[in-house]
Amino acid sequence: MRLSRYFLPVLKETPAEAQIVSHRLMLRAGMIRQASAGIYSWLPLGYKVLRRIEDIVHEEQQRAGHIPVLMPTIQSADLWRESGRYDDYGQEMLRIRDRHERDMLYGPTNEELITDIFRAHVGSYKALPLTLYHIQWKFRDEVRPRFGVMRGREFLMKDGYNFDLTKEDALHAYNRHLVTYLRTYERLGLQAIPMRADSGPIGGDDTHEFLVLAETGESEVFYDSAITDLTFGDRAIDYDSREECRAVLEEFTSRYARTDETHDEALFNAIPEERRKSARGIEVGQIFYFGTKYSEPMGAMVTNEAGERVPVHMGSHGIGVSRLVGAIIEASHDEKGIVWPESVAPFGVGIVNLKQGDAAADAACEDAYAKLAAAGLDPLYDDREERAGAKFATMDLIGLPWRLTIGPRGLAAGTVELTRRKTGETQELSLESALAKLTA
RNA sequence: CGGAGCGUAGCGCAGCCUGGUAGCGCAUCUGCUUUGGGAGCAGAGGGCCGGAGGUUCGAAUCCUCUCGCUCCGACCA
Repeated sequence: MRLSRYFLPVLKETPAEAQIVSHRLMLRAGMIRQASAGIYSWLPLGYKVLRRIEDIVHEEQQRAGHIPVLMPTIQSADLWRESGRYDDYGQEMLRIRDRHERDMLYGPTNEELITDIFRAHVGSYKALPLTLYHIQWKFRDEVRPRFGVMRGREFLMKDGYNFDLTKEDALHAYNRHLVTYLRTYERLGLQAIPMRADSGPIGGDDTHEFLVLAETGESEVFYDSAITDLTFGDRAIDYDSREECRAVLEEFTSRYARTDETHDEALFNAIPEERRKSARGIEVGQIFYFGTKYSEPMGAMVTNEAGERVPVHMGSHGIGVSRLVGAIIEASHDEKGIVWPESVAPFGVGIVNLKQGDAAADAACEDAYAKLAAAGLDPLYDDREERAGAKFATMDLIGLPWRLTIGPRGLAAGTVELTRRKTGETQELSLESALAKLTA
């Protein structure tokens, strides 16, 4: 993409309403624009990052055999009356009436809809296990939206639902989801710690929240510092293996890690003092096992091997996709701007032409641009008639992993500069070596 | 939902108290000079001062109502 033809409305000054760093940087980098309280338009740069996160979430879900679907945002109140949640959910649910005076709602979550789909089409235990998920916009009418996309009213969420014959099967699905989430967050460049949590209006016995440690987090968390040494890494795992999935769950949840909702002072104090940590965290996902809470009232039954009709065991699992954009920035930025992990960066490399209009610089930039694009690196070429300082400031702000700086002075000496955003480390080398390094 | 604020140009703000027909910086456009970390000079465009009523000869300014947004708290997958 040529910056001169892109739409990147960066701001020099910080809008007054933005309190936390991710919100400020998203506004300044031209990623979002507030439409109303807690509701945002995603501008090109923000949208690209959002889509890249979505892609990773999809890949990790499908790797585990989970099947993508897409359910609507607007739902009928009737299904929610069946589950009993229409009255329970309270004012956080946006209620709508259509022209025929039917009660509708903008979905805050999808247990009812997915259960309806399941019961309409599945009647035999032979179709199990089944996990369906989607990535769709949700609306929760928060009393007080704040912090930009971190706590919006409208937000993009991946929500998945597993259907299993027995509790044991459903618990395996729970463990399997925990593994997919660990992998997903690590690919996003985040350390997200699973913590025992409260189930809230979803209900159920077993639930873990995933929290990213950040000063601006909304939750207070308490944990054994040994847990931050754990990484899932690139290990191979058989998602169908109950033993392997349970081992991962045990590895990642055996040490103390809880939010203030479930914090237990006595257990916490049993940890050696030097490992006792309290911090703030951003909740980026949660997994639940809730058994037959929805399948029983809504009649999601299958016939088992013995010919009996039994309610299926279910769980649900969510990742706050739009919130993750903010969470990643909270976890990865500096005083100059955003520092994107390579996996979600909106462009792979930025090309800065120090002297637009200089024949040698223009030619070298065009050459680099064409080659990097051909190599699939999705370069952003700053070909604007701007001074070097302005171009550097823009690149630093939007946080691309690499910056290729090309100018007449360097070209005369046969070099260009390659700078790593994360460290600021710059090396001077020939254009050919720089391209080779980037495309390696 | 309790408390506190704020709505004036794309962004950041002044003007309001003490009414007289709107201003500054950044951004934008034009020209010239500049050109390796957010350039300088000169000029230009852009506003029904959130909305509706009211008071007044006259309202951004005073009064009433209303809408929107933000912050603190409570609440909250």
